Amino acid sequence: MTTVRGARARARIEITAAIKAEARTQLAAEGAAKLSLRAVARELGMVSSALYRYFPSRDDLLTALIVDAYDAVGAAAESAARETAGQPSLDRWTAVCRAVRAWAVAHPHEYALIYGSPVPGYTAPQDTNAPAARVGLVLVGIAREAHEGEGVALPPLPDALRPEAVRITADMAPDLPPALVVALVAAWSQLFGTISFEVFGQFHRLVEDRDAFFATAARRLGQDVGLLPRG
Amino acid sequence: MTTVRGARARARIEITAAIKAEARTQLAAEGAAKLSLRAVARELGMVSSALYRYFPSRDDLLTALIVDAYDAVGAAAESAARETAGQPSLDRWTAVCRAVRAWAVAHPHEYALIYGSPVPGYTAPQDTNAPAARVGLVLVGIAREAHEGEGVALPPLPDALRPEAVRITADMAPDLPPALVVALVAAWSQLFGTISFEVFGQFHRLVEDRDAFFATAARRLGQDVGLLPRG
DNA sequence: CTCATGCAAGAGCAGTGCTCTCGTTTCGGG
DNA sequence: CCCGAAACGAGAGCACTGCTCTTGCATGAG
Repeated sequence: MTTVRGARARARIEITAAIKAEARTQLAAEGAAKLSLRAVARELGMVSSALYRYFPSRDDLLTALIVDAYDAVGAAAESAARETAGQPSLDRWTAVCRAVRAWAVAHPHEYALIYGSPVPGYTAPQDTNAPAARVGLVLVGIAREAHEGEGVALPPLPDALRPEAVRITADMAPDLPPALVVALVAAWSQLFGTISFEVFGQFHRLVEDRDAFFATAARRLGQDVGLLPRG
Repeated sequence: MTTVRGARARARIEITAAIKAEARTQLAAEGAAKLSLRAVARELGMVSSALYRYFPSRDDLLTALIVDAYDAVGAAAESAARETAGQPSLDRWTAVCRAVRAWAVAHPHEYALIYGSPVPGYTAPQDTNAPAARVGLVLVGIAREAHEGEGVALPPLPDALRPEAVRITADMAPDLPPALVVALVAAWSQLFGTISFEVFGQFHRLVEDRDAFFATAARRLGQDVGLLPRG
């Protein structure tokens, strides 16, 4: 526990927060590639070298933004799960998917930062691992609830995939059947495929009513996992 | 048709090709963000300003690489479709998916260029539209063959999505049922979700046997479209 | 053969990430 | 309370980047 020892320490966390805030502003406005340390410092009325007292490099600043972005989308997913407690699992699943998509559409550059191409020569520090897992954990939770309650329609698991499925299951959710866990991981990645295509412009001039399109796509993904309609 | 009028014109297309080749080398080595016009020129033994005679800007060079990447992955998909002609549609579907994934894994930075986060302030020129559609067209072709031959198990189409589905179908494949086309677009985006998660490192320490995992994921996507197993 | 055009070279501008030094301010242990 | 250590802001500077402009040379078309 690092307590705030004095005015200096307080100033440090305030300035750190201000730097992140300004960086996030520039990120939202121009994207990660155009995020400039010097511009952030300029906007904050300090000189660029002073900023290195708070973030050792531009990549470290970006990493901080990545962690925050993972936390934000994770919080959105958890909030959607909380608000739909008690509803049928398939409805909860689609609600969480829609919450993630809504966050992505509202924060395209932050979304690109975490689910787009890795920016700085692909160095994913350990700090990002836990926040990155939050959305996945929410989906696992919904599947678990369905499995323990209404039941799930387990998709077939090919023999070639069984060893891998057992391994993933042991790592991730030992209380769930491997077939379910594998379907979950696949649906998880596929969910972000549809969101990425929308955010990155691949649906341009092809899909117009994206709310409706995404809603049925997400629901179908939930059924792929084994969640039952008309719970 | 611009014929090669002389030694000068020939030199021009040769140098243009050399620039693209060197740029692709740097792209594969370091990624799009680190691709430097000056470094390309340096490696080619010319001065940086000379390079602007061939590409008006760095973005134009990137656009050329994007078009080439779309063409390469499209060619891989078409080749897989050609080699599996006559086989059951679901097998052809998975073969095409695996070909696309294999290309992506072999060329991660080029993949990131076209299916990762779009570069800042960059709006895809018209030149990229046609090449970008090639993979999709291959998948449409397989679905069409199944629809006209073995038949497809049409997924249900919610009323809320029907107008949009009809619109997309008119634009894309007027001879196919809207429910099939919508499922196709969804599966198309979801396919690239799984590939992106693998290429961008989201499966790190989670999925190990990626061949097996992807094979069943791709097959399940094919079934979502309505392709029938044991054709 | 002549002359407009294509081209390479170089200098230069504005911007970047990052390092180093140099005074100054703050804080904590003796 | 006080003094040394640590943290800090400012500035200069390095090695880059994309891009523009001018200059002089070689090529190829009329």
